Amino acid sequence: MVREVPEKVSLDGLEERYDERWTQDGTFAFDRSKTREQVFSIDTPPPTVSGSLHVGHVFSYTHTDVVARYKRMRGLEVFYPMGWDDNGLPTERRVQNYFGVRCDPSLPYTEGFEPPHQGTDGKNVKPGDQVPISRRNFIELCERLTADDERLFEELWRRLGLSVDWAQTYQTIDATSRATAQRAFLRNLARGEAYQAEAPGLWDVTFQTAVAQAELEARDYPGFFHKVAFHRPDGEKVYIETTRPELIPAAVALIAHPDDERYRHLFGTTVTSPLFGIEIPVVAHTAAEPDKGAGIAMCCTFGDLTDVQWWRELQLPTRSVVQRDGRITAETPEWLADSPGRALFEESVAGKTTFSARTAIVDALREAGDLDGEPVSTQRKANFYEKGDKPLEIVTSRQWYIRNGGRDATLRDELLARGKELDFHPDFMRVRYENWVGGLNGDWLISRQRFFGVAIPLWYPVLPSGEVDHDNPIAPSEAELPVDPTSQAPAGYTEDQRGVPGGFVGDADVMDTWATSSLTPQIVGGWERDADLFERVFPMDLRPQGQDIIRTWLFATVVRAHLESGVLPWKNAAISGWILDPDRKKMSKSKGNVVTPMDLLVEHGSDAVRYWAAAARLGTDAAFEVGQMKIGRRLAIKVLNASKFALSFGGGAGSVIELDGTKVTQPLDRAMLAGLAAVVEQATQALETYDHTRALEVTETFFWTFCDDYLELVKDRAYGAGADSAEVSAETESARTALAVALDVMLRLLAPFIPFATEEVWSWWREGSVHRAPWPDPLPLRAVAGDAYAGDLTAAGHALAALRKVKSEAKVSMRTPILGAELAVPATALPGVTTAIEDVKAAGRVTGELTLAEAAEGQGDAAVQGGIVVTSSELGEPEARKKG
RNA sequence: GGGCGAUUGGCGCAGUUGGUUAGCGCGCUUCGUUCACACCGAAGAGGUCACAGGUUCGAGUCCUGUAUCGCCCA
Repeated sequence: MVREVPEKVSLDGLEERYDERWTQDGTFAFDRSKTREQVFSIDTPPPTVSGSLHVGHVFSYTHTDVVARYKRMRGLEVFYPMGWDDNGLPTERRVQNYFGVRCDPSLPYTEGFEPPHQGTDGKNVKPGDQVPISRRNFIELCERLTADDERLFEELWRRLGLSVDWAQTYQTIDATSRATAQRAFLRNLARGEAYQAEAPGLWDVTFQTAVAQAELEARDYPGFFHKVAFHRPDGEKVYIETTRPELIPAAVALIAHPDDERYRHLFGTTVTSPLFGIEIPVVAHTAAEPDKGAGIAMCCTFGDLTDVQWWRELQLPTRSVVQRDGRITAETPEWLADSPGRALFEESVAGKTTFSARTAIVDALREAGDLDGEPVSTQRKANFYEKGDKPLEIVTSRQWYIRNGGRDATLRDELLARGKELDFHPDFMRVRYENWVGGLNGDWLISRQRFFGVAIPLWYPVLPSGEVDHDNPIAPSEAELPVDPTSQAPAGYTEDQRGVPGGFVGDADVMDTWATSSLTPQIVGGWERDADLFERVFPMDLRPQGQDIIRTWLFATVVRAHLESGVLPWKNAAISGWILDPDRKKMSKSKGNVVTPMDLLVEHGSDAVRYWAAAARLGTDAAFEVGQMKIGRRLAIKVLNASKFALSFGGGAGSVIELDGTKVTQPLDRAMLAGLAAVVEQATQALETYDHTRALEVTETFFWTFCDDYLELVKDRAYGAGADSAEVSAETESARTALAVALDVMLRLLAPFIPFATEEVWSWWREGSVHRAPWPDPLPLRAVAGDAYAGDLTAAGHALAALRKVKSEAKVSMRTPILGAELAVPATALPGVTTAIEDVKAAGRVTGELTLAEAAEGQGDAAVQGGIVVTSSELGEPEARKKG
């Protein structure tokens, strides 16, 4: 039954209208009565709320939504939640500036705290003016602030048409997430997978926190090679080249490659350091690079990660001089007590930044004659925290770690096996996982010396001596979670015992944000909170994400699920590519080439933007192409117009359309449906293998051919020339039914890609939402098509094109009648053109005879109208223009 | 330095296990049109598939090497 076909169709306003309707009807609400086999669960990436969404988000989230809508139409109950990542540094900074506060975990919680500011117009509040507050208060303010961001984000996602169940949302800092992260940590601890160690680690002096391997970024950093002499007992000089001469007081060995002939005679001997006269051994290690610098290196504690490796493997002593603030220690180290360089150290080095210390030491070296030549500038690679702008130092501290295979071959092999078990889309993305896991050089450091985040849920006893007993941490019971050890006392203690002998201290650190977000499947799935839900959705079906966080988010999630449940967290990982600007550069804020997504959706329409996104394959970088969006918009409008047309033949609103295949009797109509059946098969197969691009392409191509050829061919027959609505011929009925059947199928095929236009058309004549309609089945189409050959429609289309060409070349209107014509048709196309001859004549406005002959060998060009050639034709008078 | 991906008409992309004259869209040229669609329709021009070798009856497709670009890891 056709209810309503608008006089003038439009895409405008569809986004708001259908978002509202879908919400009202609960179209995407998750039905938790379904069993695991009936559910398709998606572990959505939670966007960082303190950042802003950009075009890349729109791009990749569309890929996921296409899958969600497809799976839903396949009859699966889709579990598609949305999360907000508000845990971590970006939010911490925003809260500081917005409210004018600063987190001090040593402070107690203040009930009903009101911050000094409510937004500071983007101006930073000076650290001195920030009001220090407890971590719990700080987290509360974060939750207050991010609520606004979440509203904006949700608005954008709704406009884009993400078929998320908005009743299922989470925040990575909410109580559930905190409890989940802490529970998982306590389980790791109980099983021995989490441990603490006092060890040298990468340290960001700006943020004052330890940094994990996964957060590193190697960047070029300018420096100078200094050629510095160490001294053998006989006075011979051994030159090394270093970019960090300020670490000479921390030197513990000189190291060369065991095969290096130049230094072989030195192994086993000692040298003394310049200026400080500390005696150190010369030893061999394969990590020394003979062709780098002098080929012999100074090992200090610690200049870089190779130093750490040497120190560990060669059991070298520890002589650290760099402190957590990035300055050289102010106290004179004991090994320099009797050093000739003691005065130099105390006067010019102690307490200085590494930069000033370097200047002082270089001057002294030059004066002492131990600097050969002048420093030579160089670009070296240095490790940076991805959010920092100073090279990382290596300092020794007590930190918590979770085992991830970085120091344990058995676990590494298990995790590599998990990688093989996971279906990556595209498959080659697996190597990124394998390279990363294979290249790990330590366990996962999860302690962060930050304030805003999920607390490490532990306390430590304070011994009668006043020392903290880190070896016997006090853990909360799982029922108490989430806890904040800096503002809550452990069971059996009271708050006044904090920090006093016989009492306790809380661990002041928080966990790495990945330690929480690696648990998103558990957080959304109700792990240990809602067992009924958990067993219906976990392990999940799909993790969509970007290629840049395979080493972090994807890997960490695999680690957690493996350790906790002994399973892979999901079956499939769909990896989206980057968005590049038209100059093939990665779009980024700093380059100023970012387009605001909301503006984009408003300007082009959501279906258009989705089309652009869906036209790019997974794992492939895509250009930001406005042209591509215009094509999408054109498709969406065409869907509206063609649908309106196809539904108009029966008489428009109020007419009844039966999707009764037995009424499709004409060969051309059945040929069209045969072609459509093949399209359904191809699109289905493509979507099953996460190839949404191909599904879109085959569907779109068919749709345009449908409009340009089929619709034109059957137009007259569908109108039912001459017959009134009461007596409709079988031929007319066949065309009308075929049009409706095809429309019904094509709308469903296109629904995942352009959900708004398809839903609009669906509303004109079908019941419910197209997004809950079953995915098309090729079998009934095949049954209707019978033995019809899809190529017959192609052949008829080519014949029509040949007739159009005559008019086009004569530069006359397409409505010009052809009084008579003769076509030479290749033998393969002859049956198709013959059966459809009446439709061809009508569409081509052939008023007289249209005779067909078999084309001779070599006649015609297959690339032009399928090889059909008009051998003779006579054009009539162009139809007179209607008088206006 | 190692790894992964890319290189096809001016631009953006397809090209499935090697099989005839390499497709699509945008743009371009010419023409048409108000009875689905000007956010339109029709017809047309435009490519030695980055380069060099090799395998094969046959290579855009497979192998080797080179170049350029992007990303990841040292």
